[in-house]
Amino acid sequence: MPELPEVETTRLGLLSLVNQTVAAVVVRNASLRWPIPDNLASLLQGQTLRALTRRAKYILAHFDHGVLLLHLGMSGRICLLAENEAAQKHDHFDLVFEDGQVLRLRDPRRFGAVLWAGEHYAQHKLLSVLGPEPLDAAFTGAYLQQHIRTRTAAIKTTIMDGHLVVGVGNIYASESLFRARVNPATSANKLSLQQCETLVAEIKSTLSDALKAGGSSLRDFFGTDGNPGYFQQQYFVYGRTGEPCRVCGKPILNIKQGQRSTFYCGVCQKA
DNA sequence: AACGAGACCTGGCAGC
DNA sequence: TGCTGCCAGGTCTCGT
Repeated sequence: MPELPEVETTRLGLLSLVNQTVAAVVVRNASLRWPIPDNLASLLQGQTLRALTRRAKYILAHFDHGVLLLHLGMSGRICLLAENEAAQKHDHFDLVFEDGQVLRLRDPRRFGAVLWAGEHYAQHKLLSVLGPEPLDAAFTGAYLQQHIRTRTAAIKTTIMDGHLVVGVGNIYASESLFRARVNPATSANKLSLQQCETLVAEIKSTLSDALKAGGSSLRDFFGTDGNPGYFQQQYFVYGRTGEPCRVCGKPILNIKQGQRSTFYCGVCQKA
């Protein structure tokens, strides 16, 4: 769900809300990663949604007088309902619009967030520290090498650091490193410029392939539930422990890095 | 400055 | 059937 492509898919699925005006705000459980602000209803009522953008894994809802940040955490989903329906157990937050549409946040683990960032949202402490978007032209091999020069940690955990580059989650870190034939345990500062260029290219291609796949699962996404995701079928290594490498046939390995699972091929990813 | 561990939560599943 | 332990797509915060 909330990998970068899913967040972008979610954003695209919400575009019918643009130019709609907030009629009501419903907070059933304010205890997300940070509390949903008490005064959100009074802030948002009567404001019109002017645009929906994305930065890293945040969805930015631009209203007349500022920006609402939405984050899905590990388990969050946003459903767009044609009209108000009975809330289920983990439906914590609704934005009800005057035309009857309802944006509903469902998040069992409550690692997500709903925050008011105001008009100067770019200075918000969660946004101001973020690295470049992975698909931006600013994210190059030279940029990567320059910024990992002093990093001795493993390249896998390093590319998941949002201060360096955003949007590379646990799945795409493993997948991109496989495609680039870089071993996830290699110290970041040991990568050559050539390797940095290859890795950046593979991060970009992995994410854009997944974005295309996310787009194609748009319909499922707002369906009942259990959307298996389409890009999953293209995984080279993620979740494939013990299964044969799609390139060399040797079993995929699974190690822990920074308390997260990493999947890789010990033959294809020697460097 | 950078690293690693801990923290925040619930649900699903394997194994006993 | 029920219990226990482990795992899960994120990322901030803190101690070293």
